[in-house]
Amino acid sequence: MYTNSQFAVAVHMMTILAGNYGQQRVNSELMARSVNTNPVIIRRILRKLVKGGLVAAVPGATGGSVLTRPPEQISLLDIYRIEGKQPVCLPENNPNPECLVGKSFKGVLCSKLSEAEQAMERKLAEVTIADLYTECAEFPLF
Amino acid sequence: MYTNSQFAVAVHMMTILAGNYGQQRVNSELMARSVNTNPVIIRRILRKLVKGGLVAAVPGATGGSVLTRPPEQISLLDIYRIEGKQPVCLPENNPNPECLVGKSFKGVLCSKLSEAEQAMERKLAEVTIADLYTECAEFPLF
DNA sequence: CAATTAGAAACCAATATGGTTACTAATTGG
DNA sequence: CCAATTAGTAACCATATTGGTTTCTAATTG
Repeated sequence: MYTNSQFAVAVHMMTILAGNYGQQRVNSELMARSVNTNPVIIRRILRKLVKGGLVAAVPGATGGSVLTRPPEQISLLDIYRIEGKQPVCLPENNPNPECLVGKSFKGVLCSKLSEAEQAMERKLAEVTIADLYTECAEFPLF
Repeated sequence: MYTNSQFAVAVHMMTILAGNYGQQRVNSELMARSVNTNPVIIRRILRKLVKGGLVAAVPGATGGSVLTRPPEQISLLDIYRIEGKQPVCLPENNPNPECLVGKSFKGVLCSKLSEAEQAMERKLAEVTIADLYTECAEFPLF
């Protein structure tokens, strides 16, 4: 229950919006039912997607959300940049500079880690939410 | 202060052990000074590294820790498998199966994410703690 | 004006993390 | 055997994050 699933929920929301692109607006209540959570949880994430420029949300009756551009032009990386967590963090305490390892460790590790993260991000950039929606619709399990 | 730096600390510890491989044992107090934290924090992580087979810890006077194999044969991935966090988690609540997206979403997203994670892990596998120690020693900042 | 919706604040429970203190058990050296 | 050292461990604390809920406001529609 406390496992930082915000990125996955954001992708789920975006996939639903992809399926409705060019059609009707989708409200937070409908997305909440699909994700199986509370509409407020959805709106919390929605806000960030709006601020990030991926979604436009319209309040009021007949309101709801739509993608700001075609789902073929939105990748998992776009969402990851908004809702993703860095897989690895450096400690807040600085290592001891009097130690041969400590004095340069942070910089050395950081460069290695960013290479690894970039490799992951390149993979995320290859997948669009149009792809995701298509696959979900093609293999609906039953 | 609460940023999940355990992987980074584990790598730091392993890099220190790499610098002492074949020489003396290293105790948790020394590693704590280099990382700039408490020896108990070090020992908590040490336990997992021991259980994971990367480190041997000897109690008692003159005790301390050593690597179980040469630092050239220990990669960041080996440490990541013990102390790393999954960069992305799926939500605990299952999506609504009555929704076209919800019913197959988890499986579809999961396969895309594991490709991305594998790309990151391949990069982590390329770096050994011998590399890290060498770089730290080569560029000690001052 | 009534209904609907996003936005938002306030609060809660569960969890994770870093930190600290204090103990036990094992090992070494005198 | 005894003292010193060290890993292993438990207990506890403060802080932060997360998912969840309730409740409100503001905007929009008809």
